[in-house]
Amino acid sequence: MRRSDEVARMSENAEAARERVIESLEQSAEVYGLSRSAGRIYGVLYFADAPLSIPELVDRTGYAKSTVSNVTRTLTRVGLIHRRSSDGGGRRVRFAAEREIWYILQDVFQQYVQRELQTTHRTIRRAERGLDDGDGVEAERIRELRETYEDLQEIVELASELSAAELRDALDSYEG
Amino acid sequence: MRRSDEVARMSENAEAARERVIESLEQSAEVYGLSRSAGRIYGVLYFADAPLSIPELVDRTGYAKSTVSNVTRTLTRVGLIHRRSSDGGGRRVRFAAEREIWYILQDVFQQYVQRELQTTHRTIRRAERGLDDGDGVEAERIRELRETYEDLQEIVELASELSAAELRDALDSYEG
DNA sequence: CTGTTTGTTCGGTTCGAGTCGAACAAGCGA
DNA sequence: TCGCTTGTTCGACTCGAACCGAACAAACAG
Repeated sequence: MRRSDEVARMSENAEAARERVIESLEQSAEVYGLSRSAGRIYGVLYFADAPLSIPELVDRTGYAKSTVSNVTRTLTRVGLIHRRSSDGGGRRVRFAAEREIWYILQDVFQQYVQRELQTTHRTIRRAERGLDDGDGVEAERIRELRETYEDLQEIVELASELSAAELRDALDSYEG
Repeated sequence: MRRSDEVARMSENAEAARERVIESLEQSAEVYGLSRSAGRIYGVLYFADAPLSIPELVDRTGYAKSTVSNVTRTLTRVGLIHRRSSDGGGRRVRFAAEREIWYILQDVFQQYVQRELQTTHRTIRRAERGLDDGDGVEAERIRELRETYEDLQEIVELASELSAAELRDALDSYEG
């Protein structure tokens, strides 16, 4: 029994639709390097009418309190949810989902892909500098690889500065 | 002892550079959802002067024969390496690395991200159709999500038709 | 036909991520 | 002050992916 009785007011259809979408989000989460629990928790927050506390998330997801605590931390770090430092001032924390997914996906990209591209590029350059003149074949191979990574890096960098609409526009209007 | 004596002719610098780059590829592989062994095997093939057979890969990577067999299969399926069906006609198979990484990354994108986007989009649309008129809040949330996914899908679709240079160009020339 | 080499498949092991429950810390209200 | 609730941290467990070795299949050489 995953959902709490608080949300039982909604229609059967809405309930089913919501559950299906949340299951999709669970699966999407895995693609972006997050856990399934992260997908579900984000999904529950995405549909919630108001920010939710950890006990409420425990109630609505069925996960253990510790799991919810850890997952909300990583989701907050990534920026997919926000801590609404509770108005009452008390210890109770509430979380709300970020709905502008595009900017978050950009951030995830920055943190995962771009960071990876950067470190790889650095490593390749260092390796390249350590070569002698006689190392013809290796030098050529490594140079090719470096240039590819420089292209990739520039593409990601440029793309991360645009909104989804702008990016779509840029691609759409290119050469036609 | 990872490298075979066959390649001992190269200089210490080239050897070290090569090893560092291959380690980078190992790490990159994880980002793209592949195993570390896949990264190393691709790296060895990337630097190889000629296509290599499975025993040769076993020799140069230190992995078990079965591991090399499985990894080469998935790398072939993804398109990162090619089977050079041996000229001798015999059973011996040789593998060569695809060096145009860009097109392969596009394919990986197609297979991982775009496929995921498609199924999620389908699920969301199905959920949306199952809603009644009274399901106001859910309908709105799901609509937003669907539109975001449609944007993402179109972006990926457009980007997958361009080469790295074209993509870089398109982004670079947009609005300035 | 027999032995050898190459490649695949299968069962088992290892290792790390995800999850849980319990213990602990920190605040609030009686 | 003493409970009660909330949130975090820790050790243990589970499960799946990666990897290995052995057994098997297939092809060629002699």
